[in-house]
Amino acid sequence: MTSPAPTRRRDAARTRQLLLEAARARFADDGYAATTVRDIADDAGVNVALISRYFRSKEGLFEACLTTAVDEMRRAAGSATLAEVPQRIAEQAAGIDSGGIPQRLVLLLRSSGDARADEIRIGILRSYADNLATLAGWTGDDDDLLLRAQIAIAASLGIAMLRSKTRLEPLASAGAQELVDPLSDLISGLLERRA
Amino acid sequence: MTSPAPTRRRDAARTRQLLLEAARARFADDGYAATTVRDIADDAGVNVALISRYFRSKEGLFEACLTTAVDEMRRAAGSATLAEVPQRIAEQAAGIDSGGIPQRLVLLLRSSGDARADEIRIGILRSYADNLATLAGWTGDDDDLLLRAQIAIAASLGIAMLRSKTRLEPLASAGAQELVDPLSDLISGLLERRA
DNA sequence: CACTGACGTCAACAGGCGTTTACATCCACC
DNA sequence: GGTGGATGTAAACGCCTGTTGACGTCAGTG
Repeated sequence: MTSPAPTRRRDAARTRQLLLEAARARFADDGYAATTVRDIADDAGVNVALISRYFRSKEGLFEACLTTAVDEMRRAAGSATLAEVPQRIAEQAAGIDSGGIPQRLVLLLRSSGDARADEIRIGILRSYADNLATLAGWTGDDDDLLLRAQIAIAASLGIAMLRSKTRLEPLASAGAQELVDPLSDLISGLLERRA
Repeated sequence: MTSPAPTRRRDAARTRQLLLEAARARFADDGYAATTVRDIADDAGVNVALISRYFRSKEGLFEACLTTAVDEMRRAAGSATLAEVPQRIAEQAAGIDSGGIPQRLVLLLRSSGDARADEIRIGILRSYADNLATLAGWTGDDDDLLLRAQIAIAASLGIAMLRSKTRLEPLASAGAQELVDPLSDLISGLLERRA
């Protein structure tokens, strides 16, 4: 049993990961500007200076949070049929994975003022909307359908935002179970072409 | 011609108003934490110290922005039928009043960390959702319908947010005209009871 | 075992923040 | 027409921010 190093006292990769997780939570909950590097370092249980060492700057750390969140979202996306979409959105918005997934969604709406972060953000949004529009039968020449898909994405983000930032009941405490039916009606009302 | 004072060199009410408008724009665009009192004062063309004088603090100024925005929204609300709701939402989200209305919507999602501001925010959200649910036939005993109304509100806020914070086309540039049809389908899909 | 590079700590810095204080200036009223 | 309160100004304060540099300390290698 020469396991490589389950918990080394000094482990750069682990420290990086701890910082990333703490930062994602803080950025998603409080926003970029309201979050201090000392908050993040304390949450992660590491020294403040290591943020600059591993991520160059606070902005670099935010960008790293955004790109890893986007990567994970892309990986988790997979293909689906239009009928399955509401279930997916409900799961993500409800945060069936405790704490992880809705954080990524809310993070998408957080702005650091950095231009590159904005590009990352808008890139994933566009790709999600294009995907959804394609599932609804979009062939690239129907701007109205794309608009409708983007509205559906906006609705999902709005739900995630409201759930994480307010205690508006029953929305704030609704589980994926209770969200999927309304979301199905929302999506189908928005995207199913009536002949 | 002893007109009272069209433009006095010193006018507390006018200064207060200038500060409120500048602050609302900044808070909505950049968020509470990222906005500095010097930014606001410069935009308004007044001295920084006057913020403390007229609003006690930056937080007091934010709260004042929120309450006046809420007042204006309540005044503009009026009664409507369920069929008219999409048009109203489309106008607000599109910002038919250039710059004014969507600012108020986005402001609702901005957080200052102040508890009282949170209460104001959630109060107006709840009242909007209750209103919408009532229009859809809510009698107070159907939590699912209220949930659906809250989802509709969340969707509206998500659209306003995405429009003001990203350049996701065609959504970002869509006018009220182009938004009203999709919104009608969204609302009716979500709220119209199928027997 | 000594050494070297990676990893972590500490303290300080320069700048920006919100706020306050002391002081000018204006305007309405007696 | 002076006087006092209202309005605006300027500078400074103390605090907190992100970042950095110099300094310990650990772990793997020869």
